[in-house]
Amino acid sequence: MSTTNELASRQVESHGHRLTEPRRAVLDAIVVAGGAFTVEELCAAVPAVGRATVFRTVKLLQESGVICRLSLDDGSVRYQLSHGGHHHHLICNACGAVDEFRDSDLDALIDRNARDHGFDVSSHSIELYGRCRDCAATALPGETASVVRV
Amino acid sequence: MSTTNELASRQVESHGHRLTEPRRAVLDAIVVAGGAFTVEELCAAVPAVGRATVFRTVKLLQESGVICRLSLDDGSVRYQLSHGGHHHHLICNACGAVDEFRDSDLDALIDRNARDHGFDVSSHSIELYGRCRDCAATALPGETASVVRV
DNA sequence: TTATGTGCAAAGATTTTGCACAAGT
DNA sequence: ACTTGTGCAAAATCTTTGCACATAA
Repeated sequence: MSTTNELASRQVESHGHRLTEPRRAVLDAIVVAGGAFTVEELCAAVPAVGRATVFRTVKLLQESGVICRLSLDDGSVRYQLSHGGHHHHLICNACGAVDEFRDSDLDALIDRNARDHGFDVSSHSIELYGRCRDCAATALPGETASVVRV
Repeated sequence: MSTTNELASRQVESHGHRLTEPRRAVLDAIVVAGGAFTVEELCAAVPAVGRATVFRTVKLLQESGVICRLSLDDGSVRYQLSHGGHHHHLICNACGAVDEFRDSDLDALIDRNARDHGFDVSSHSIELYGRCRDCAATALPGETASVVRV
């Protein structure tokens, strides 16, 4: 935890922001959360820090690349500690767990599609929704992993 | 326009929903909008229809697959007429235009990644952000299309 | 006729802002 | 010191809900 925290702290400072007490507290709460969280949950976890500051800190951390925004299946928004650079998400609809993955072939294919459309891509986001390994294991025997496109 | 509208209407009815006057009005406004829109814009376009009904209709159309939700780069939400089945989006940050594309290789690669992680995918969403063909053409000569990952 | 849908206004939920005060460097 | 950040409470958004009335099939 302290390692993650130090990394994040440095990242905040390198973006020209002060490392204040409230920000440390929010950062700690995020690390403790251990997974995806809402601003609401953060506020509850750090009651000493004002609501507005939590929102401001979340935005700041997002811009510093410390956390990333998750768009859930149902349209709700959550955030999560970013475990590195460019990546995509595997979001479990059952337990809420969020895993990351990266695949340069996938990224290359994305770029090709963009090029084919004369589109100048600056970024992209990919989110997979379904059930994580653990939740899939809990599935009934007959329930084969089927792919239903939306 | 009438064609699009009839298709959508049928789609609404096939989902067991009545085709009411307010719903027709909202549908018309969506077709007239011609691109991505917000609920707010719809409300303004169809002042005769109550705000709540516009929200309810948008949700209904979304569930019927008539329109799809777009998560913009900045986190804001827009909707757009869906031009068919499974597809992905090319969202222009400059003019707001939204194009669609589909690529089965891409989808296959997505599925492979999921499998590699023991993840049971039920759906996925891919959004590319950048500049559309037209806006890219407006770019300054020196500005080569560079790919900056987020 | 009768299940569905609608409008309105109020309630919720979520996020931002203004401003006086506090704190980091 | 002096810039940057914070707390609070109010405001601005955005979305949903309760309920009496209207309407499509």
